[in-house]
Amino acid sequence: MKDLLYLKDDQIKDFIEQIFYAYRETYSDPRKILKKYSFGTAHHRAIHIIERHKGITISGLLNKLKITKQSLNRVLRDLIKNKSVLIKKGEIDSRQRHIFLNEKGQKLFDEIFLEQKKRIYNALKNSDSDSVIKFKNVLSKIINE
Amino acid sequence: MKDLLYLKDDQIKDFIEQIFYAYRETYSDPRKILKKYSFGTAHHRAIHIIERHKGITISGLLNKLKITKQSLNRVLRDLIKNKSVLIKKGEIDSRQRHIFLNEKGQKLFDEIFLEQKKRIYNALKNSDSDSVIKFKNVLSKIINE
DNA sequence: ATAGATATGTCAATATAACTGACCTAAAAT
DNA sequence: ATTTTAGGTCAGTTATATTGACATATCTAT
Repeated sequence: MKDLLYLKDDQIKDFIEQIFYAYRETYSDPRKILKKYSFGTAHHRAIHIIERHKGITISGLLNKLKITKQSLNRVLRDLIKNKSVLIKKGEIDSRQRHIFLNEKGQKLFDEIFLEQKKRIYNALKNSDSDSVIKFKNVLSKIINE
Repeated sequence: MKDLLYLKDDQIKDFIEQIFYAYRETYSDPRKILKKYSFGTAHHRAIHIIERHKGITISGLLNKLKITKQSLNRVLRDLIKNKSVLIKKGEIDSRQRHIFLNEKGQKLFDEIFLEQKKRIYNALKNSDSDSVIKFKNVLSKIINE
């Protein structure tokens, strides 16, 4: 096994610390907006995934969020009550529920994203495309394992 | 402003989602170990930062964790009671407290890190050094903004 | 047709980790 | 001598997650 600098423990420890900061900062930026609607980060994460995976089922969303259905239930109840989220029965399998943002939810997402985007945009705009591609690749490898 | 593919909204949304997964997975790996000692992720984050910044002060730690001192207090109390963490009065400024891991704390950190390391190590070992450097650079830019 | 598996919903209690606000001491800085 | 800084602590609350139990509707397989 190679003894490369970038595989040294200290480097890995730095990454673990940096990943924490990156997550925290990225998700704390839009908190003020969420608060206006009495939502928290749990709602934000759900909205984000629903926007990126339109029509996702309950179990699909649970698999991505990795929380219990009881936890998700609270979040979805709030979002439905607020009329940001719409649930449709599955046509093929009517046990399933497909989750969508409706107009209000999409507007909320857009508002959140506009705020959250800045940090990532600013980081990427000063990086060359190769850096962005490689950032994405390493990130993917961390997730997939 | 350039209209580059990697600056498109969908790409940025993907990154926001990926950063969430990367953080969650990285910090959930060592949960079983933490549980053995009745600690949670809050303790883990504190231990990690103390190990990387030996002798950090209370306010230094607060600035990194970005939590209130009341929250930190609970965590530190647990770690001190467990004899994983040692507090020393500042020699220059005796109002300050310098925080260290003692032997037990270092062993605990090592055990946690051994588990947590795997994911990052596996991601990096199949990446070339250029990818790792660029990953680090983009991550830094996201944090510093 | 019926039995079992699957997808979802919900009640209740508890745990974890954060928050706000108020107030305190000791020591440094002015 | 006064103000500011670093830190400690009490009390109450909020946000988000957990475990466990149980219910219903629908699909799948025999």
